[in-house]
Amino acid sequence: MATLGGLERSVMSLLWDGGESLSANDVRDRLGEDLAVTTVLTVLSRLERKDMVRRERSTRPHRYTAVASREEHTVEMLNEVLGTAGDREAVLARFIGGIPDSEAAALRRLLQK
Amino acid sequence: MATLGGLERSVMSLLWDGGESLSANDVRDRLGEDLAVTTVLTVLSRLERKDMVRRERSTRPHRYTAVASREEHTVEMLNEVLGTAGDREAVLARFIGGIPDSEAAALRRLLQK
DNA sequence: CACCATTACTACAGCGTGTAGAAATCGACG
DNA sequence: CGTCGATTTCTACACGCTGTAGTAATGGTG
Repeated sequence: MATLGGLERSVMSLLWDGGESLSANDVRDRLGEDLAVTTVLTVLSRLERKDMVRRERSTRPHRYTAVASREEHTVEMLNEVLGTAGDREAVLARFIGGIPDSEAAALRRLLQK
Repeated sequence: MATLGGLERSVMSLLWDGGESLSANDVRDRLGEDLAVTTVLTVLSRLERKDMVRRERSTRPHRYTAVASREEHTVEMLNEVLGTAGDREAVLARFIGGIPDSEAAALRRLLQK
């Protein structure tokens, strides 16, 4: 269900890559785009509502962190997509048919264990 | 790119499951929801614009077919999601860590060959 | 308590989707 | 060939989501 808009996605990227918690001002500064802080705050609130972001309210500039890592989130998306799949195995078969050999090898390794 | 709304998705489901081409009236009849044909036509046109549906214009009730099978489409979605992943292999690792054993086995088989 | 930084609330435009009426079109039948 | 009914196109509008920000409230610090 978590369809993000462009700005929302940019903000999530910062939180994911930055590693740690950021204030609204931090976020605004790191986005190159010269936005009002209120804009960033709005976006952060919406991301909080979508459970993508957790907010530390006890500090004065509130600090925001991503609820899940980028990889965790991506896996969630994958599962969401697969949930609509009908025949999961058919999809996976087709999927691995199209991935580069290096990744196929990596998968084989991961599955062997 | 292909984010579908609820009705759009229902229509695609019909086209996918029905197997063959349907007219707008066919679609309207199969949706339980008592919609105007024009509504269905609008949705079909939008799906055509999104390249989800092909339309046979030469017959009088135009006939509509899904451009890709449900599985093909799902694979496209998967790749789209993976495209935003950052570290694809990390995501895949996490992903296969969470799938049921039966599917893991199936994957192993598929990768072996 | 007053002031500045921060946050909350409110607003609005633009776009996608669901929904459908009115107008145009097309083929068949007389 | 003209008419009529079915089909398609065009136009419209409401609603929700996103980007964007102003204004009002709030909270700590001197």
